[in-house]
Amino acid sequence: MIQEPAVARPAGRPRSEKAEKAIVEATLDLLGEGMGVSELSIEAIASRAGVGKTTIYRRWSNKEDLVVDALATLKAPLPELGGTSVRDDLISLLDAMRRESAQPRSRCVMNIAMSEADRYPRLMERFVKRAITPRRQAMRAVIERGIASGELNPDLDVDMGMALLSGTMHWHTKWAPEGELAPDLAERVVDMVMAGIAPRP
Amino acid sequence: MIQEPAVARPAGRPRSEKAEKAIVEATLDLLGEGMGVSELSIEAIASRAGVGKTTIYRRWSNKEDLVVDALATLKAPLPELGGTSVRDDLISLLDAMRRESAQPRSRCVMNIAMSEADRYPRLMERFVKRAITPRRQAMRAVIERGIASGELNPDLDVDMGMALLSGTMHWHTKWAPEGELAPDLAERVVDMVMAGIAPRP
DNA sequence: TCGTTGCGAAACTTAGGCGTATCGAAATTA
DNA sequence: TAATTTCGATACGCCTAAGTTTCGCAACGA
Repeated sequence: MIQEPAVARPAGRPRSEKAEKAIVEATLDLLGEGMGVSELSIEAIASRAGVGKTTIYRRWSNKEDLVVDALATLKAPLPELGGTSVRDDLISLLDAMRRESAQPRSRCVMNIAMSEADRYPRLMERFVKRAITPRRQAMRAVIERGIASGELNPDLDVDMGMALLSGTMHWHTKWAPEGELAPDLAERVVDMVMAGIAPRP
Repeated sequence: MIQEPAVARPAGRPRSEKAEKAIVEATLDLLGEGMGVSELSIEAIASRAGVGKTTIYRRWSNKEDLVVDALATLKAPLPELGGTSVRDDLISLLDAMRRESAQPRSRCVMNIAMSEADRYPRLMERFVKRAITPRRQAMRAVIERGIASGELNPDLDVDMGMALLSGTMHWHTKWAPEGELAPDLAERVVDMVMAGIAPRP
């Protein structure tokens, strides 16, 4: 007796997984090279991936669907948090932002998310759910732990604290004067956000 | 004797200033409605402005030149700074950011500047010079005054302080949950940046 | 009045991308 | 082996927009 596969395979040549991956990779490559969603063309993707347009249209019905899937492919491996001190955990989170901003692919994807949200709401929604929300939750958890433990101000507005940390870090990734961010940037940001800019009496 | 005009006017019908303004206004309108630079079409601009394409091409040789000029048109009236306290001046600067972010036109222009910088470097360069640099200088001056007067930490890294203030404010304009920002947002940001999020002993 | 230039509208050429269809070859099941 | 499906390639019709040209009219100086 022959074991039936879990899903009966239809007759005919099976779809190539390799082609599928090549398509997604080509899409991310082109986006990572600074191409906006509207400049991105199916023909360019097919050419870059070395596949025919048919192979793309057989899987995705239009460009937006493809981009949505391609962005969803980007993994979001949050850094391991030591949990020893809130300061260390915040540094870990912010340093992950710094490292990601060094990769052109992540960089451009973030650009797209920030700028084309109005034009592609479905894309944005899915990207936020996949990439933004987990990071927000992690940071929120760390801050709340800090409040509970006394490492942070008990009256702290958590959302405002998150805005300070994320906003400052994002500001640097945007306006860094060409090239890499200082390796100790995350540490300096966290220390300054915690201490404030006013003199400590 | 007839007074010569400062610049000898060439023969023929003079160019219409009204048309020129209408073209720039139409460009800014369309950008303000969320249209990206690449979606923006000369035909749409001409139609919106009620002019022929010829009238546009007679003045600008391509789309990017037009957009550069249109963005340069946006005034940058920095707020008057009372100069009474550094805290008040910082609040004034950040509240100007908040008010500008409420105007769709400024909002979308900022979006473009943030996201399409790689694709249109000339545009970006001119926009930074016109709109970003003056604001940066103003904020830097206030912070340096605060350091000198003792209102801010004497060891403060000025650039880092600017990143905290601008980055946090920008973060709010980007991720505000739909609609307006709280009227007292600037005040709260300044106070929290000054005090820090760690408990004050 | 005449020559010159700008005006808006429209037609035109060129370029490129979309989404579909068709081809012969390849991969798979029955 | 026969039937079926996918493969990459290419051609097709359609559309949008760029940038140019032409047209008849308007506004100006001489």
